[in-house]
Amino acid sequence: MTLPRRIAHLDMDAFYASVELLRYPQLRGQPVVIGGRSVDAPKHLPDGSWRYARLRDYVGRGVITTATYEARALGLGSAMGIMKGAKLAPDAVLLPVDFDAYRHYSRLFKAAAASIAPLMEDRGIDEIYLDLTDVPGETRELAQRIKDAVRAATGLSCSIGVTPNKLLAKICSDLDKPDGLTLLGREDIPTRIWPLPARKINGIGPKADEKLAALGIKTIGELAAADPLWLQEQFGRSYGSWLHEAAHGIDERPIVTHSEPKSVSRETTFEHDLHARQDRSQLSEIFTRLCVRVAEDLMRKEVLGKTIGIKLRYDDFSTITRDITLPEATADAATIRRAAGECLKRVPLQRRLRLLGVRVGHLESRADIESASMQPGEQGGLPLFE
DNA sequence: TCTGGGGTCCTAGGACCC
DNA sequence: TCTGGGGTCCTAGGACCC
Repeated sequence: MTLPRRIAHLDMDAFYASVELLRYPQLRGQPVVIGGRSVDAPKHLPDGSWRYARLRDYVGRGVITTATYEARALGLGSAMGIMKGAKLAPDAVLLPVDFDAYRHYSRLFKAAAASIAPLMEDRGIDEIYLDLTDVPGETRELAQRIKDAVRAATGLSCSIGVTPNKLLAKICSDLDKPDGLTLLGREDIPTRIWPLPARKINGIGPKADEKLAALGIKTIGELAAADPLWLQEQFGRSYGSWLHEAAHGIDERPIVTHSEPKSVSRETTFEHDLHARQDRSQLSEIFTRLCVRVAEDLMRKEVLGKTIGIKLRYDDFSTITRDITLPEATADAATIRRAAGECLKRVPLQRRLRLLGVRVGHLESRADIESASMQPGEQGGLPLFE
């Protein structure tokens, strides 16, 4: 009999907004949202006061990426259109997105956590899993030490859940936000997990949740009580059996400490819908720019890809993709542009477009390709003899 | 004038090969 | 005179996540 694992999920609290509040501490306690495009940064006026962009000033298609807890209390939340948010809270402060700053703080908090629990899985800019199983120390003290280390390194708070697996840890880190610390064992599942909405399970999204609701299942407990074979009939074998296991808190996935990128993409939503014929030159320029940016990303990541794809979103929000696989992997902007252009020929262009995207997949690392194409004995890099 | 941008994984059909 | 049976690759779409 092996001891249960101790898996932590650490989630930074209102991450982008909290980083901005480090810069503009005078905004603490106010409803603030981050998002939009071409939003003015706060201006320090000669009289010493500050001028901020407000939601009501915004014009365009931007969405809120993060809202402070004060803004959430007014109904604002991430992924909400800013124009819609402005109707709820016209006076809320709107700050522009600064990814470089968030990446900086992301590195800081991850390094702080990893200094205590080196078995870490990256889950994006503001989340990680940690395997605490073999880290010495009592669980609550350990989790508190990690929280303290994150705060010391960044000035930011986070919420942590520690449980026997990733699925439960992810649910638990959300139970006591912000600045939460939640421990939970298998024996707590009926009392603390089953009353929660099914949607709290990572992997049950809007569609599955809606279907479950239509089937009379709203909570994780109701899902746990459902007949697993019936779930498989409703949702398919794979997803159905996963739903059953998830509802019972079963999840054996390991912490994955390293992963290779699978695809790189760039896309843009236009300020106004564009038409393939009337706005041809503008579209062509945007298209080329996207290819160049993807190529730059590939170079920076030192990878090449052989599947080139495009993505179009029409004015009715319907989305289509086309892709083509080349005989050789590439990171060359012109090659990508040509292949993407071929894809574009296979797409209907009657409707107006609101989004255009370019993607490169089936990535291989440049080092692998170079060593594979080298002759035996060759060293790679600079030639040994000129 | 609702609805961003960057990802992963899964499914499913058809081509093609042995 | 129907239509085996894998296996893999390619393509398209969709759900989901941060």
